[in-house]
Amino acid sequence: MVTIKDVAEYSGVSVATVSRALNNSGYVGEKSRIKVEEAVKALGYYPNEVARSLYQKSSKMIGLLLPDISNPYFPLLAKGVEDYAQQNGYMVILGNVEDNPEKEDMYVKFFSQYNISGVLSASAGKKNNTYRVPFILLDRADEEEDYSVSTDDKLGGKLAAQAILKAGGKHAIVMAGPKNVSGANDRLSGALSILDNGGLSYKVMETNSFKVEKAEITAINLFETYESFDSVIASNDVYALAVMKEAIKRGHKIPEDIQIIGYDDMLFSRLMYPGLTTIAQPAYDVGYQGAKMLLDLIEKKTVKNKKLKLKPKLITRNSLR
Amino acid sequence: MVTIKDVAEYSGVSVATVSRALNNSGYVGEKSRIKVEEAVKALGYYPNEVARSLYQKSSKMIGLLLPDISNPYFPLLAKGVEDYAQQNGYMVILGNVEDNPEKEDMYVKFFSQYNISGVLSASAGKKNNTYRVPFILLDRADEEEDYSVSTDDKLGGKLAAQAILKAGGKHAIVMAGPKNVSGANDRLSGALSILDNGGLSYKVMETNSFKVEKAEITAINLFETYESFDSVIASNDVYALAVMKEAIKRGHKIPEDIQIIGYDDMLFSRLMYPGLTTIAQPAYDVGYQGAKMLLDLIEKKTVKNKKLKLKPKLITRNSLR
DNA sequence: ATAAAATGTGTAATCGGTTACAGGTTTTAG
DNA sequence: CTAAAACCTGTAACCGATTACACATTTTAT
Repeated sequence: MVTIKDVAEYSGVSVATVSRALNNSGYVGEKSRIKVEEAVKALGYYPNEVARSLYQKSSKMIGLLLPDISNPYFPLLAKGVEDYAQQNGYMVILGNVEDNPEKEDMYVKFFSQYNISGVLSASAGKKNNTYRVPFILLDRADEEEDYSVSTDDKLGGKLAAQAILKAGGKHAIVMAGPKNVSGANDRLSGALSILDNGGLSYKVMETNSFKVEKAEITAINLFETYESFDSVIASNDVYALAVMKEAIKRGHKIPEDIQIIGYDDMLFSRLMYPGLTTIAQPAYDVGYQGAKMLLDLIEKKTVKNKKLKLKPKLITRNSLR
Repeated sequence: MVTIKDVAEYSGVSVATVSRALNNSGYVGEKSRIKVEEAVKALGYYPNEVARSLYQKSSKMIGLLLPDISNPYFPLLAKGVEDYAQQNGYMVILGNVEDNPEKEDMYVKFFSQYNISGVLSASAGKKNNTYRVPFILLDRADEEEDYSVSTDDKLGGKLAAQAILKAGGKHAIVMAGPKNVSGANDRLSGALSILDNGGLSYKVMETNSFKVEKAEITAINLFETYESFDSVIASNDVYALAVMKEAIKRGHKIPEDIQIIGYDDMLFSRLMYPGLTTIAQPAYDVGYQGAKMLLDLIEKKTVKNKKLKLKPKLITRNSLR
């Protein structure tokens, strides 16, 4: 491993001068600068970030806490984070916390042990404050003082309900989604605010998870506990898909007998038949903008808008009449 | 931040003794050990890994290079990696390299700057040797001397072909997958080895990507360039899905008119209708076993079996006759 | 011409750990 | 009883960077 000391020796100056030359800090004479540049090139030197980090008490690493990577929404978000981070010389450390507060605590501790300089959290757990570092919530905007990037879920809920209404639904089932996820509540209240004035009857179905493993059971439950309905507003696309499958299996036609709208716009939503009409969440943008806000906080230490809300969008395909 | 020095002062011993007590290295008297433990508890001390890493020239971090997180196969693999790493006190750093050698080089350099102690790579790029650290290939086993964990793709190809044969296909289209991905070649040769003795005619369709963006165009291409076929062996489930959609759109019935078999077993493959018959890749296990092999290499510096091949499995659903 | 300001550079302290080494004490063995 | 072995502990060097500070030299201003 070639160190700054090697560069100093090769170029005949002190390590301090090398450091200054490399970081454009302090005064460095023209001759020295050139000798250092030559030495760097000749030796193939690049600085050890661990040493730098030890002194600076920060690093070019950010943490990303996700509730469940296998939920297809999150990889997209992660990609947004990764892209922005990578473009700006940061690395991202992945933490899959699975709604497990212990895992989350463990990661936050890990992060502090490695001088991670900021964290992005899409997990639903209580915000862990023990490690004081820029912290941004993704897809969640619980408290006043928090920085966050999220989707305007209330609007998303409205959009879904309006689409159902416009397509002439009579009896709708609205899946509530997990109550501990604020976005799910917003969607529900958004949807209900439209439905209440829409002249159709509806029932709210409680579901306590976004987990993909539960999708099929939930779909079966739906058909077994409710009888006559012609429209369903699903918690997300995975659940919508499960409902569609169960519906077709039971001999209902989509969208003629039952129309379904999803939420998320996963890649497979457009690849299935019939194509799923859904509310597109800007997953990639949430990640990208979140990373941007975080790096702004870390580097410039100031951000104009603490709470960024991105707009969801209705994607019309063929699962509505 | 509480440092080892604080612990030393609080407990009235030297930092060397504290370090020895914490790491169970060298001799430490019973009284000292107890005093140190008390101090650690009282002060809430935990060691700074950056400092440790600087001296040790290694860290408890591993890098994971992925070609495309938005391809649903990889999050599952990543989850396997993350689970094993996390259970063993390691963190994983994510690198989405997108078949871009420059990005890959950048990450490898990043990794070395942070004393990452090993890397797992599922990227198709040439193996980057510049940073000498345990390196494991996932889903790829190019050269003799490499460590790797992969799926027995040849077997997977055979399984797919056998299933098609058994279901009575007459004219099959086999998607080749990208030629630079060794697994894709293995699948193809496996499938062809069965098909060649199966008494059915087939054509190989060249496709140059696994990227999800290309799926729909590829499906359309398929129907426009080939005329009479009744079976397709798709590159993966995403492509299978795109083909199914296009088939249904064009009025073909599945599996009656056209039967399709996929590869991967993504979560949505079982949620669609008709359920997609496919070859399940042990994505999670590849990640999990890869992480295990890597940590074994890092810690014990020895691994019995350099090349681990996991078995794919036929998942029978309803897209074959 | 001279004081002040700006520039250039090296030495050494620092970040928070680990560990070689030296010196002292206790235990064990013969 | 005494030498050797085992045990305990602290001082200081080290890992590879950054930067405060001191000192010298050059430039600028008056």
